[in-house]
Amino acid sequence: MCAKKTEVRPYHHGNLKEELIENGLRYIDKYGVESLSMRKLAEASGVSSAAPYAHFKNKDAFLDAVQDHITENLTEALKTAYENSGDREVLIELGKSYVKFFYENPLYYQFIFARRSIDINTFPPYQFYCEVASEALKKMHNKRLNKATIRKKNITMWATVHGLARFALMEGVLDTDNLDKEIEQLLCSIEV
Amino acid sequence: MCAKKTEVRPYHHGNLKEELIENGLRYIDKYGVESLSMRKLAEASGVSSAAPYAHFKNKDAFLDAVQDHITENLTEALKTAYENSGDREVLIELGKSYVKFFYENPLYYQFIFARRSIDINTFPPYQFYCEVASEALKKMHNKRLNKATIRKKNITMWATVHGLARFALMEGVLDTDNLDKEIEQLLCSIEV
DNA sequence: ATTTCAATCTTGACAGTGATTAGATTGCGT
DNA sequence: ACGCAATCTAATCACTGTCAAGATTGAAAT
Repeated sequence: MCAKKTEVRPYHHGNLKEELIENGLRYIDKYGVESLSMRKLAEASGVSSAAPYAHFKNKDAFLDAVQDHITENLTEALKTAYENSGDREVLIELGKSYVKFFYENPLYYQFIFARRSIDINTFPPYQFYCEVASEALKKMHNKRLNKATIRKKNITMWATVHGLARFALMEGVLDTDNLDKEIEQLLCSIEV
Repeated sequence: MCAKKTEVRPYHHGNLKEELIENGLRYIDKYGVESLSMRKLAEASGVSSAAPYAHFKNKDAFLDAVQDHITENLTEALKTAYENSGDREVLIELGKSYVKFFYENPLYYQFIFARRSIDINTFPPYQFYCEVASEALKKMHNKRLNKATIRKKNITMWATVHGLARFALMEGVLDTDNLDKEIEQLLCSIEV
């Protein structure tokens, strides 16, 4: 794992915190979180096993940092999908983007949603989705929807998308060769 | 954890395998799987730390056994919901049952779906759901649905239910005081 | 009733883990 | 140039999964 034994590192690493997080991301993406250890990450950065604890209170805090990076990337992907959605159904584009993100990094999904229950109210991807969805719904129905209805539609839509993401990770459920079309068709059947 | 230190246990426990699984279930339900250790379970049964390995190849195999018990209980709950559904929408009743099962045992959800990706084709709850759903759909549409359509509806419905189950575990998303009605309303909006 | 055997359990060990402590090193602001 | 605070190392602790060697036992076979 990028062990640079030849070149002698100075006493202070200089960029340890960020390197740990990046290596952590890579490790989780490859092998999953269950076999990740602080010691291995420290060694990979050519640093003693206690060094990471100068930057993170404990393993859990470190994993929080890694998780933050992942959710940032996901939010980024959703925003890109939003901007590129053009005149197509924006909610479906967001859904496709969400599913694809985890299909391409299945172990991220396991990692994020296996940890302590997420507080959805401060979960950026969901916040962003709700903003977009609420707007789209109002436009679509000429602003004749009350808040309760919007809330319900948002919840249902997001629940479906999230469930489809899980299905995308399983073998033999979705047609992953044509994931885009598949998600599109499946989401259309529940569209508002 | 039911430590009976007073009474001296005979050399052979007599029921170790089952007791380990039961205690494992209770432990996961209370504290989650991450802090479960084979040694603690062994001690709880008043047995040496290596004893469990006479019954399970390793910790993972043990957790497989625990997981099997949970999925059995879930399938049981779904079947009960099916039988008691009467003339109500059977799919909605199954959905409610699924969500409630995990709402009442949130750590089971974390445990089951955080482990290695489930093979859905041999996942009894999903199999049972698909049987019931396919029947219901055929009845509802006078057998004028082709297989592809049924497949898509099953997937979407199940994905939504699964996603709602996750939401039920989070605070402040669903109205958990009236979970039954909430799920009913949410599922109705996507019904076939 | 005795023998035998496979299942079960104990003891003791190993390597790997998260985490803490005390002390070494060093960059940086004053 | 000095000194402090951030960062690192070395050493250690309790705990974990797991294994090998041997002890104990119930039950089947003789």
